[in-house]
Amino acid sequence: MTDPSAYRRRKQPDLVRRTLLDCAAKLALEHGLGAVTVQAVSEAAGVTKGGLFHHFPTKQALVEAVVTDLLAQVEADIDAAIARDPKPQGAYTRAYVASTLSDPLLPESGQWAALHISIIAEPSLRRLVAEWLSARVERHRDTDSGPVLEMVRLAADGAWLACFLREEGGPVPDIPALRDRLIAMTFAG
Amino acid sequence: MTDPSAYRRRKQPDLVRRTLLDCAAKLALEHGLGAVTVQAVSEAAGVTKGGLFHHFPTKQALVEAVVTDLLAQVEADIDAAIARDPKPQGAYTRAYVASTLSDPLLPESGQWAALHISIIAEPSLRRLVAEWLSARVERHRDTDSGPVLEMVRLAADGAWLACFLREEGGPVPDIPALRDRLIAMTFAG
DNA sequence: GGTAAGATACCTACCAGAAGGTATCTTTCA
DNA sequence: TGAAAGATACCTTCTGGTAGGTATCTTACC
Repeated sequence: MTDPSAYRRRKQPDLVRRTLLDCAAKLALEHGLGAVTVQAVSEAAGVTKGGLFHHFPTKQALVEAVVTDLLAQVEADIDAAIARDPKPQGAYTRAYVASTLSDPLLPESGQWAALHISIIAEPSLRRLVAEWLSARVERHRDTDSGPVLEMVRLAADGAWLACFLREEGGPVPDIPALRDRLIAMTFAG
Repeated sequence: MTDPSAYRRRKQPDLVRRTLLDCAAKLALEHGLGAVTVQAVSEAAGVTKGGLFHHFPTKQALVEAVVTDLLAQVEADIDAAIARDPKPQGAYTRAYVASTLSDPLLPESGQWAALHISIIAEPSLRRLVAEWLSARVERHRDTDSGPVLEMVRLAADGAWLACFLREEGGPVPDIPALRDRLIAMTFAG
């Protein structure tokens, strides 16, 4: 948008870049991926289209950056949880469940879920997530394979999905209870 | 799509309408919801934009018709399964699991899943699905409530989601085995 | 049964706006 | 001073949508 005084404000490229990513995510989250246009994102970030294109060569690059950024956050979250876990066996699965069904995620968890859904709805982005996921599973194959652990992670996905769908009316499943039960199962297997 | 001879071909409104719905679904399924433009849909259906707008007053109407059509198919599938089930207790849950994880759905189940995902990714369409789902749950509350049955349906959702994400590389979970286990659980509860 | 009248189905041609993207200009920072 | 940060203006393409045409189908009446 036209802001003649924008020249004069302090240049904070990193912050602008972050803001662009956040705004893109927020738009996708609140109004669907279709609402993520170059115009809307740059406008929401208080920058012009030209500014956006300085940071991201193309729109695809922007949205891929959003995805990889999101995955990196989740990855860090999971790794931290694994590091805190004294028992290596099933640690990844526990971390995965906790991350997927975590409290900070949950209050507006539908929100984050919506973003994830938007992402995997797009074939091009789906690959990114699928590859990340399979890489993670492969990496923790020694400690986190077997039918029980796999089923636990699977149920976590389902719960996450359900909880997001139920967001507009309908009974929300008892996530904390389910989470505890799932984590308990990782010790039995 | 300029086809001067198109005037002369037989008029088959119902078939054209169906074709439009199918093509829209196929486009969403293969290239994401973003690929569903009135141009692309009408072209794929061998009709002009004007022809499409004769059947559907707006694009939104078209895509909502796709959704309700899809839900109607699933509903018929589930109802048929319930009718075949001798035991009323948990019949809906069994039908739901079977439908979600059914073989005819499974070979390219990623396909159908992708369509569902595309649908619930769009906030406006999500409501349709959520309402349908909660109406169904409410309708079978007498025979299909309780934590076990709910968890079973939840796990089915998760399996469906997982199996769809794993489609491009990565180990596909053993769906038939899981399905049998889930259905067995509906009798225990 | 034939035919005129009207509805239905579908096409052609267009539009206003928004999409992503580029080229080029200032301004700020190191 | 030179490179990075960001603004402005513009282009092309495609978007959903409309107006008005022309066929085909259906019904009513004789």
